[in-house]
Amino acid sequence: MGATKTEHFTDKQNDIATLSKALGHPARVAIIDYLLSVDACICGDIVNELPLAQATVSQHLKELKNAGLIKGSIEGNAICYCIDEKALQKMQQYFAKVSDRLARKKSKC
Amino acid sequence: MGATKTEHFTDKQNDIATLSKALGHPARVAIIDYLLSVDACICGDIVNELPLAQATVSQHLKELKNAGLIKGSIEGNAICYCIDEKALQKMQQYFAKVSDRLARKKSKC
DNA sequence: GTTTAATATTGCAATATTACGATAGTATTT
DNA sequence: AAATACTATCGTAATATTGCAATATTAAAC
Repeated sequence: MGATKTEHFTDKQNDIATLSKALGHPARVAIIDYLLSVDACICGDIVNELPLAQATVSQHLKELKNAGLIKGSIEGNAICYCIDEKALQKMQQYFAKVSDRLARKKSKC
Repeated sequence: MGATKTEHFTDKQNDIATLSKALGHPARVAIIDYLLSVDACICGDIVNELPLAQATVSQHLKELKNAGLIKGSIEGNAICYCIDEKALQKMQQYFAKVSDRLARKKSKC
């Protein structure tokens, strides 16, 4: 074996897992951080910001894009990446709900 | 190669990545969901809740514990698992901050 | 002390991820 | 059209993850 058994879990669980997995690498968290720090959708220079080879960064960007966390649009001979708010809102809402439920729990450990 | 280059990223980035990675599998999201749904720290029966073999569930629990998302305390001949609020609060705060920064961004795509 | 119940660990096979050099593609510039 | 700049993809090696059967561990119950 080795393949994840996604079919046994709910869509919501698979959804949160997919987004979490995409953020499960420091380089990808760093990319999100960088896209947040520049007040614009950035064309190019993400590669220069990260201590990784261009091919590796490209792969990380692809994963973030596949998970729906960022979008890229072609802008001349460069590509303009920016954060997809919807996905991050989904995460925010999930953890807000979790925190809320934790606060209501009577029996703590 | 193949090993993650954690040393090139900030502690905060590695921290969020570690927690995200731990939630990057539907079974582990399901475990968190289940621990939230029962208003108690559960001893046993997590295995029965999941469509996976006991050994596999045990492994997932170990990963959640290593990431600091859950804690387990021995309770007789069973083990009592419960959510570690601190880790989930950290995630909640991170995404709240991200959402806040997104809301302030002037230039959208 | 032996059985029983609940978890953990080990060992292994299948698959996925991470990283990078080399190369290809695409659009601008000259 | 050739050179340049930016990004994606391919190929490959190293490592990590997923899943489970089998086995170990641990503590209660008998």
